[in-house]
Amino acid sequence: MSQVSLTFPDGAKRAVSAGTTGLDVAKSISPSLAKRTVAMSLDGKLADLKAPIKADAAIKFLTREDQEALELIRHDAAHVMAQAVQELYPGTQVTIGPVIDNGFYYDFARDEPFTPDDLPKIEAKMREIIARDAPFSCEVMERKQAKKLFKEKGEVFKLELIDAIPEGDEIKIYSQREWLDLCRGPHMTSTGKVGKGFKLLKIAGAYWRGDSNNPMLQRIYGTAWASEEQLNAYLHQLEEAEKRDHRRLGREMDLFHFQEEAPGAVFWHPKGWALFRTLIGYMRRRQQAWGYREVNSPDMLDRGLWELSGHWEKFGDHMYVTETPDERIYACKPMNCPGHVQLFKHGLKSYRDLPLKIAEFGKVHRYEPSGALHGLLRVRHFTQDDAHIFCTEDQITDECVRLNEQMLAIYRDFGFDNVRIKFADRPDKRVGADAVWDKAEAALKRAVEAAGLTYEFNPGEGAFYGPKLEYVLRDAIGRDWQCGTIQVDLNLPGRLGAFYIGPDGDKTVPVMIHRAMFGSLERFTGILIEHHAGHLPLWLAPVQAMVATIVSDADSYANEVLEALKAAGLRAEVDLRNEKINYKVREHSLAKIPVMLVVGKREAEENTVSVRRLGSQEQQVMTLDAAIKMLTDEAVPPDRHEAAQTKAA
RNA sequence: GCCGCAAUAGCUCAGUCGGUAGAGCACAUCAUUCGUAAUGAUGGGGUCGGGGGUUCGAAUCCCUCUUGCGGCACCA
Repeated sequence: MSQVSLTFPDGAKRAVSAGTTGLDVAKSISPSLAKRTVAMSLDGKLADLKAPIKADAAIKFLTREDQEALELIRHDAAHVMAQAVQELYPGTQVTIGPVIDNGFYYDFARDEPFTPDDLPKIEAKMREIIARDAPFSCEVMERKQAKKLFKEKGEVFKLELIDAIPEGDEIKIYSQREWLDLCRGPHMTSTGKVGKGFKLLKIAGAYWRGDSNNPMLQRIYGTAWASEEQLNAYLHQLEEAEKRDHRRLGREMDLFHFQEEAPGAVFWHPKGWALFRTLIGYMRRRQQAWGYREVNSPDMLDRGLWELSGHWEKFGDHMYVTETPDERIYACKPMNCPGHVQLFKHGLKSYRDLPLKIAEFGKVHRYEPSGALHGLLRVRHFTQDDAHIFCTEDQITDECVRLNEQMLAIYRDFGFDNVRIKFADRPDKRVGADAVWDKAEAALKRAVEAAGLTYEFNPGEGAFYGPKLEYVLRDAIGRDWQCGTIQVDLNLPGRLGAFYIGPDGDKTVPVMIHRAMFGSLERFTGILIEHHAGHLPLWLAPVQAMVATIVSDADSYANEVLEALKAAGLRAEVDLRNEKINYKVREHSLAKIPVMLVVGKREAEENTVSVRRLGSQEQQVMTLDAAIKMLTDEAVPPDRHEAAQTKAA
């Protein structure tokens, strides 16, 4: 029999005959190792401990405490849950049950809906199955036999899954004693290894195979960890995440609200709008420095223009359309591009005008599906920091490289250092010839490569008129948010009849680069709130300082302090209410105001303020002048800061 | 849009079996002038999301619409 060579993590090598199982190898080393081991990895790939080893490999035995075993714990938990559901609710069909971040889910087909009350029952049954400690075993089956098996069980979804397995691939059935499932594996040695660190979290609907034309299944989500401590830590983390939910903070900080009459539309309160305006002001200065000219285009345009651009056909159902006495049909702009093309077309343009950059804080209107709405993160009426660069094909690379640098610089200014980039190419539904797409994709790819970026590929996710780069920000608690995009468009300018006069006197269709950095300002505001958990840096905070009195004798001094702060350009308010200082501190802390300047008799006499920072109990008494200097320095927006440094140098 | 859940005072929530609505905070008034996360008293505040139905009687049961929440699908 042929031999295979195994390399252990410590570098030791050992030859065993081909077909030996991991379990045999572990046993031959020590029975206690065999007992502890729940699975193995071969060349970094997880495998069943009882799987025969067929080739040379680096082998590692895994205990359930190993980081790599976590996905096995979760996958096994999914199987245990499926068995529990089928034991409790006969007639329920199983479909798929994969591992996801922090847990697992399983999709079931059952006429009667699961209710939240069912979750504890299912959990109890899972604990029972785990206590049975049934060994997992794997059997490779003939396709016919496997289909017969599931057909007899009435599992029609599984039949479809078997049909989807490519010819030549093994069809594996895993069983945990009486219960079995079609599964790629691997699994741990027995159900007991799942342990106690799991919990079922929620019930949700999900389409079979992720397609909305298919029937809807019932999905049960769970989380699973190696220990109960880890589970509790995760549940605690979920609670903490809930505390930074921008919808909750928006109320607590008095930033905005929503109401029934305007679903998906924001009512910005003065403080929220101050934050919004700070973002616009910042971006406006940046764009000016980068050579954009700011414009404003109509909110409603004749339907014909949207037909010409292709938006009507693709997104007509998601557009707000008017009814007017003149019987023409206008649509609220769902994007700014066609308007910007009109601006480009107005007056003859020369190749000498290129690249021509126009920017707009344009409010767009999209009838998003009702189920998609989510606080500020997904609304129907939002403001884009939209800009279009009209240029020649030769200029695409340079422009995109520059845009990329600007994009990353902006995210850094807001505290996002972890930014990933995705390259999205042609979607199925699109306009334009393939040759044009080839050119656009190649140009954008050249730009990414020229910028030296690492990026992921996001196939088929481009816009209907061109490929795009998507910028994904990772926030303070590890969640990802897609914000900016750069899109290379060789289609719309031609469709909308834009041209410039080239050096040879010919009319030439320009390239249009679409770009947004915040993306949606509403959404970006929401992300900022969550990223900072409401503790916004001073330059962004809507109210930067609250002057609070201890006694009414300090009122007039407090007003002087307020005026001095305002004169220095700080956003400040004063709290003269007849309340205890404890009460005021508590209230303004809950409202996440970054700085409190507390004044009593002593401060009034000495011309000082007692500075208290949000989240700290320390008090720093300093002269009013020193406090103003400190705060104004700190409140300088990053771009101004940069400008001041450049000037000094 | 689809599946499920929910909607009671500005906020957070209680309300049993169907018998006519309650708390804390907030707000107003009064007292209190206080040194860094809730001072006390008094008072006002409700079409129980909208509409329809069952019933002698509906916050409560049924239907329907709206909005929100958790997912799925969608995202120019």
